[in-house]
Amino acid sequence: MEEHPWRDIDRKWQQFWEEHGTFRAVDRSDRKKFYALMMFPYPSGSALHMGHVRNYVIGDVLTRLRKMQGHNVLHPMGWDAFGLPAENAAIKAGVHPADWTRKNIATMKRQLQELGISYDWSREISTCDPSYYKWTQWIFLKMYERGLAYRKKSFVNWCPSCQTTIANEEVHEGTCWRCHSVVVRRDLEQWFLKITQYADRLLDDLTLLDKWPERVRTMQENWIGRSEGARVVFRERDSGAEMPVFTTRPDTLFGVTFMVIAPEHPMVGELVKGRPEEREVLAYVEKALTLSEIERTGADREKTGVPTGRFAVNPVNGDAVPLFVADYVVAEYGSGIVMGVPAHDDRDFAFARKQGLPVKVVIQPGATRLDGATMEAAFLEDGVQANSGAFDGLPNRDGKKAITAHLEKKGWGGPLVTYRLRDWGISRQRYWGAPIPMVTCAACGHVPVPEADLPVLLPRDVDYSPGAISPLEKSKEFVEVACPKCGGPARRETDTMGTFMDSSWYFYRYTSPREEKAVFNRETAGYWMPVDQYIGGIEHAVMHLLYARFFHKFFQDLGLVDTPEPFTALFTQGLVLKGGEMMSKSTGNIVSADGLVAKYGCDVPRAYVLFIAPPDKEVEWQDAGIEGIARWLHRVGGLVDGWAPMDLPPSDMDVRKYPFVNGEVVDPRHPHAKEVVRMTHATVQKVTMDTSASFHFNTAISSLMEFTNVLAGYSARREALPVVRSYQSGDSTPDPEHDPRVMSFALKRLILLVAPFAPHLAEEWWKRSGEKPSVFDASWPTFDPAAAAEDVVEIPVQVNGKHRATIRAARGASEDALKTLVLGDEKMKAQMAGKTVRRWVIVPDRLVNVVVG
RNA sequence: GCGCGGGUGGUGGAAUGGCAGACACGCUAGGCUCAGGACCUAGUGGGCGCAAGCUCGUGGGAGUUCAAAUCUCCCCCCGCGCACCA
Repeated sequence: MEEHPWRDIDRKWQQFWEEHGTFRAVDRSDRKKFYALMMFPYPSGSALHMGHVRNYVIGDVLTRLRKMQGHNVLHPMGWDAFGLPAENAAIKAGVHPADWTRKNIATMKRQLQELGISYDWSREISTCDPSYYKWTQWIFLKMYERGLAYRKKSFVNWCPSCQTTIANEEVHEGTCWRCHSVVVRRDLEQWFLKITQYADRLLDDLTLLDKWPERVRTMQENWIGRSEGARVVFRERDSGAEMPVFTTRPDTLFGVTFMVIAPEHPMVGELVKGRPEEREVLAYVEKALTLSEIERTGADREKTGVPTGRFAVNPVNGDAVPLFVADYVVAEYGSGIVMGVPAHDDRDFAFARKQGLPVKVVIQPGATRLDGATMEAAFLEDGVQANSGAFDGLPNRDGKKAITAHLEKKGWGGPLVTYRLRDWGISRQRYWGAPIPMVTCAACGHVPVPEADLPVLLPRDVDYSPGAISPLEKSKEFVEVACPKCGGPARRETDTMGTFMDSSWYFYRYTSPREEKAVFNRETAGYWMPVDQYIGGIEHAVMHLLYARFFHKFFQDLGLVDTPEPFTALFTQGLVLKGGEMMSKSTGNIVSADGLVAKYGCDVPRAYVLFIAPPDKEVEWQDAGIEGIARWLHRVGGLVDGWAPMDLPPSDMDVRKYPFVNGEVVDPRHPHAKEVVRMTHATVQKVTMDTSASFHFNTAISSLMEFTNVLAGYSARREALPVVRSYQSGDSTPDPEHDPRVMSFALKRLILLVAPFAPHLAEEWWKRSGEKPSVFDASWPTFDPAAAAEDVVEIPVQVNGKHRATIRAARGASEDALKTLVLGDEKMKAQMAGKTVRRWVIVPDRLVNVVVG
């Protein structure tokens, strides 16, 4: 395909910006800082599609806008370069993951540069670079030092396709978030980070994030899942073993008719050992363990379970109730043991009916009396305590407090807060990641690698095919090491860290990307952080965004940062769909950027993707509308060329009030010139509002189109009428309808307003208009709201709420004046003939409604 | 099941209590042109009408209001998230 001539303009200015360091951020400046951050991509090497373009262009618009508004902007880019796709591609194509990744980074960088995105490339970072992951390892060591990194054997999520364990946050509806395979459970020893220790802070500080979408905050809140309740210690009847439970309903404690323990619970084996129930229980446990997350969870699923033959004693009333093993109890939540109160819990009710267990009502509603034998559903609402010993008659909300207090007093339990959030499993049994900097010594146990020995380099020559053991395990040179503590023979940890470790702190590294002595430079980080505007996909609502907040709070505890939160404002952009599906390389349904860029130049597809819909909304791609943007930009180009060079007057001349003097119209003969000036102010106002106060880029572009149409109309007059451009010829009383000062004023502002959306063209037009590049060093235009307002307004007139006429009135006309105008209007005379006016509703400058009877 | 977001012309969308459909695509007619998928002008929600105009109209139904796409209630549909967490 032949290239559009504008491609030369694209390249010319891309080169100019690079050579002049136009978008290079300065670490110290008198100007206000603005940190604009895009979630950095995984360098997959696929061609950029319009979905990508949309993401990166949002940040680009913001960067250019803020720069023009006088900010010192940091807009960096880097690569989330560790991870499975590299390894899988490498295995498939026989290329080393490092080489594959490096090549993809080069490709993607070139594509981003060809799009003219305003990154400060001098700060580029890559998480697979040893100079970066050295510090990821350092963070791990600091966490270990503070007891936040620990090893634990437990049932973890295993993705059979990725051949590794994954974190809870990476399991979406029972499947792996990356490959969508059904996740299974495996009993493994793994490294965990104690994110739960930060649960309250992560929850409480969500209230500080008022510039985040409510949706994301809610998702995090639900994920953390704080719930207040009580701990109640039951005892096994025969052995006296403690069986603590967590409940949010201590008020129903007297209604316990059975107990349930999770199949994975460590006590299970002990409880049934040598008993007649042993065989059946162990068979049940085994079966439960083979079930995937997806098979096991789901509220609709029928409750199964088997009796253990054991009994638990309720501390408050001495009742001994049967203990069951059932897979609806989650081992990792609470104590893994649940008290069964069928009368007041849906799940317990279903289980009790299935097992033929008694239902004991302990909360009675006011009017009717429930009967446990006949009730058809659990009673979940508030009521009055019954069958609850000394607590009978209390409203259950008070009962809750009273019973909890009673438990505490007796030493049988007390108040307890529990979280749904679990600790973060970070071990991955794969090659392409940062090695966990730990050593295991037969004598000393787990020993951290000394800071001075970092980074623990990922060896290059390793058989990285996945299998039963971690790839690094196969590298003798890597594994065998002297114990840092005793010097004896020891083994390195062979699991690598999940890539969310890498991405939890990259935004800090941008603030001092070449810092060698520390994880980041405190001073520059203090200047740039927190991120002023973070932009990325909603899919990270509870993965990356939660982890990054956790790391930030950890940095706060290390005294490295002062602020509580890393991202002041968050914007989640919508997907660009094709055929109702997300654009993706694997399914081949993509609209690649290259073709459109070659056909139109890069500003046209860039502006189009902003024009097509508000940026937070999902949008179905369609080629059709792009012509409209191309036409518009060509029209602007035509206007600029038609009036360039606009050397009179100088751009800084205050023509704001022209053609007004003291706010009055000097010469009523030139309504068009006046309208152009008014429209200029109005457009500056509209575009400023739509881009600075919100992300309404689509309506900003619309108003720029309208402005262009008005200017084209004004410009056409010059051609249509036989007039000399008198001002230029030295005439001191220029014909206001053809005054080049008016066009100069309007067009230069149009170019400035267009600049964030069509940066290459705007830069070219700025120069042609006689100004000095870069247009991004020029100031964003200001406006005067008074000059933007029309002085004659059209006011719709309604009769009983229906639009019947329109009157023209001076802006700010009084209610009486409007009344007079309405009564004098021919249409309204006809409408009101023979009717009685019951009421006037007058909204000055907006509307008149005459209520008649 | 629970939570959130959404449903407006042939299409993308605009309007968040005050003229529904800005802006753009597409389409129709005319102009210009050797020609054009280029450019210019006009028109373009449905129905009735030569027209002026009338009337209906923002998923469906009810309500509040002088006035509702917008607020309230009920229902339907689509998308996303969470889902046995005691």
